Formats: sequence, C-alpha cells, structure tokens
Amino acid sequence: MAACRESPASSTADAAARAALPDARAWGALFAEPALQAGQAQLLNQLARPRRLSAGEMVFRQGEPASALVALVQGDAALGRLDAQAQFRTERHLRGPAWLDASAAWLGGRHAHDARALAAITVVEFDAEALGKAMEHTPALARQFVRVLAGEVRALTRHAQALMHLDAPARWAGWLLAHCQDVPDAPQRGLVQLALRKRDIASQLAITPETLSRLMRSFSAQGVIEVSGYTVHVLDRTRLAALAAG
Amino acid sequence: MAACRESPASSTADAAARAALPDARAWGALFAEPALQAGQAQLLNQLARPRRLSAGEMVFRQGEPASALVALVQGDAALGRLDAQAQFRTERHLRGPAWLDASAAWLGGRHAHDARALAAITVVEFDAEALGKAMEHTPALARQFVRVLAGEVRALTRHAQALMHLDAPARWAGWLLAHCQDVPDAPQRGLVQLALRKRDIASQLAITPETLSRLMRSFSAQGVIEVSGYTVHVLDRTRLAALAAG
DNA sequence: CGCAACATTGAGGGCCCTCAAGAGGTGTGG
DNA sequence: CCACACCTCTTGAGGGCCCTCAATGTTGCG
Repeated sequence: MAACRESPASSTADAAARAALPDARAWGALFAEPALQAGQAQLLNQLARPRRLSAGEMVFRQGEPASALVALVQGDAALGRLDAQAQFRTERHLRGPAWLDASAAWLGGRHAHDARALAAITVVEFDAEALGKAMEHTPALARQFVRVLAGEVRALTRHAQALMHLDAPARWAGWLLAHCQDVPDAPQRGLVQLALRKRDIASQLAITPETLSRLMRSFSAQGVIEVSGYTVHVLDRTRLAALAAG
Repeated sequence: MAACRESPASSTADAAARAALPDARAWGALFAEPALQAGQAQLLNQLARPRRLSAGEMVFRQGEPASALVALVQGDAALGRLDAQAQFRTERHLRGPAWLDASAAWLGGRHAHDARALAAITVVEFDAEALGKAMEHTPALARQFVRVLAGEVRALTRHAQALMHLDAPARWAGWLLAHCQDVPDAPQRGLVQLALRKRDIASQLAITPETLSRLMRSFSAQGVIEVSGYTVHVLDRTRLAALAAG
C-alpha cells in the first residue's frame, strides 16, 4: 500500500480508487463457476464506482431508488431493516466479496433492505444502464449476471421454504450444519466459531435471542452440541441433520 | 384451430406445436416493460419446446435436474410440494403466461418445487444451454432474462419479509389488497373473486384453512369485508391497508 | 338420497414471543 | 483497586398466536 508512490500527486486519488476495486479473487467470488475472463473484469473495473464506508454507516436505505448494482468488495455488512426504535434488525449477514443488491437496479426499482457496514468496508457500484450497454458488446457478461441472479433466486427460495416449513430448532440445526467446519479424523464432529453476536444470528434465523439461547441449551442437553462462549462443538452431525429436517 | 388444414398431413404435428407456442400477448406477459422485439420472439419460438399437460399432471418434480427454463403459456398451475401423504401443498398459484422456473437451469441445478397442472395447460421449455448461445448473438434477450430474474428476486424478497415480519391477519389483508378489483364510484370499496379453494389460498399465506376461516370472520366482524361464498366485498380499503401494515 | 369434498366452528395445546430479573464480561473514571 | 455503567447472554414466568384435532354445516354430484 504505502510502498508504491511513483505516480504524481494528482493521480493518487486514482490510485486509491484502483486499490478499492475488486481483485481477481474478489471477482471470482462475486461471479460463480465459469470464471470471469480477464477482459470482462477489466470492463467491469471501468464501470465500477468504488465507495469506502466506515463501521456503522448505511450503504443504502430501504426504499431508496436503486440505479446501480451494489457489491461488497471486502469487509462485513448486514442486510436488514431499521425498526421504529432505530434498532437495526439483521436479516442477512454478508462477508465480502458478495452482492448487496444485484437486482433492484435492473428494474429501476428501490432497494428492498437497509444495508449497513459492520466494519470498515469497500463497496463498488455499477450503473445498471451502463452495465446493460456493456452487456450488448460482451454477451458473456450478461450470462454472468443471469447466473448471479439465478443463484439469488435459489437462495431466497430456500430461505422462504425454511421459514414456512421448518420450526426454530430445525432452522438453527440447519444453520449450524451450514457453518460447520470439519474436524480431522472425526467425521461426526464439527466446529462452529460464531463470528457474530448471538442476537444477530438469532435475527438471521427469524427468532429472538432468548429462543436461540434456549435452543442451544436444549441441543446441549441432547448431547448434539457443546457450547462454550462463542465456540460450538458439534458432537453428532447425523442427529443434527435429523433435527434440521424438521 | 380446426379451420386451417392446408398443410399436408405430415406437418399437422408441426402446426399443433406452433399453436402451443406463446403469442405476442403471452410473450409480453413473460417479459416485462421494454417489450420483446418481434425478432426476439421469433428466436425464442425456435428454441421453445412445447408440452401439453392435463389437469393434475406434474410439470416437474422438486429435486429433478433442471436443464431447461419452464414457462407456463396458458392455464393454471401451482408451485408447491407433495408432502408425505402425497397431498399437494400449494405455495404459489400461477396463471399463464408466467414462469414456472426461470432460474434453476441457469445453474445446472435442480427444481426447487413440485409444479402441478391445475387444469389443461400448455408449457414451453427452453434449453438453458441453447438459450445462452442465442443470447450471445442477441444481447437484448440477455437483458430480458436479467429483468425476469430481477423481478423474481424482488417478489421472493417481499415474500420472505412478509413471512418474517407480518402475522397472519396482515398477510391476509395484504393478499386481499393485491387481488382487489376496483368498484366504480366507490374508491373505498373493492371486489375479490376467489378463484381458488380457500385451503389453497391459506396455503399461499402459509396458514391453515381454519385460521383463514377465522380471519374472514374476524374481518367481517370489524366491518372491513363482507364474505359470501367465494365472493369477498371489501368495504374499507383504508382500514384493510392498516391491517396489512401489521 | 347418500356420498364426498370443502368450509366452518369450537376446544385444547404447543411454540415462540414479550417482559423482567440476574449473571458475566469489559471499559471508564475516581 | 473498586465502583459504576453498559452490553450481551441467560433464565424464568406468562401469554398470545396459530396449529391440531374433532364435530358440524354446506355444497355439488352421481
């Protein structure tokens, strides 16, 4: 960072902007499977408008007109909603690189959530109009966005189905399985390091912190997990999976 | 239909297939706002594989590999899930023209729902691979699909938010408002003709038929609606909107 | 009519929320 | 060092919402 100072002072702002742009790894995470070609990444870099935000700032507000797609390049952010008491209720926690809103701008619509920086983050915005024009010359880019949106549809469909058909214990079991890391030589075991406040995890599961606390106690009593602070040891993945099935 | 018989017998099958394809109005409903150009519709027609199904047949099953997008051209169908007792639980009711699954095939994934024909319907399938190739020559087509998927994301987001934050009365009030037809010279009033069994409407709202019945009674008692059979008279849209807000 | 499917109504109960109090941890200031 | 404020998490008590189960009413059809 501080190493490269060759450019004249007038372009240090440009250099800072470039530094805020996603690198190859970030582009790879924003788009899936058939990776973005170098040329496509370059094209996107030209359209990208970087923004830096510090912890606690709002990236956008629910209801604001959305003329640009918004991607989180690096850092942690939350999608959710400010309630009446100006308390932020997290609905989804995102760790960059990830899309904060890849859909509203295509319809000339409005953002569906409040988005809030949980730490110092960098975000890039892509004007939907400009992106649409670019897609005309670079059809592969269009397929990338189709895939991004299709992935979002899949995730949201699963989320809605979970809310409709699964009770709180099943959702919590599913969350644990999804965040479970393998333990060497112990296929039934697993490790989950909680990176969020428990109340935020509860928020994601659409339950109250009290209920989550009781669930942890209940699962522990059943011998399925062991909790100490922000570390959860999964003792029996099979039974956890059975709980997750409802 | 029976009128045009000019073509030789060998091509009557082709004629039938063409008849099953979406017309301009149907294409307009499948894609939004900036309407599909004639050339694009023609291109899609070439890729479309029509299927006819009769009432009760399954269009696709949850978990089946999805290699093609599926659109409902005409008729009624339901997205939902067959439960353990082989009972179909409707999650969403669709009236053609509409997309049954516009996302799974893009990811080489699997259908997220069971889809069931509620009447005699015609469906068209588009191979995602072929569609992707077509998009390379016709970028405008790509933008259309981006818009379709963005619309789906918006609808699903709203649905998930409703399930999380709104109770049963609010969801039912919202459903009524969404399906409410205007009554001449009476801006506060409205008319809703229930086109589905009440249990299917309840299913969409993620409540039981009993609860829906009690809600109708409760709203009637409050003087907000009047119910007789499958006809609902909305008496006070303002208060209904207040109920829908939670 | 008899039957089947749907809708309604009531009784009872489970799940999860709300409210309230207490425990444990951390940073600040005296 | 302790006192204090503040935050999070935990634990308990109570209650509301909505589900389940069961009985009854209604409608349509053979």
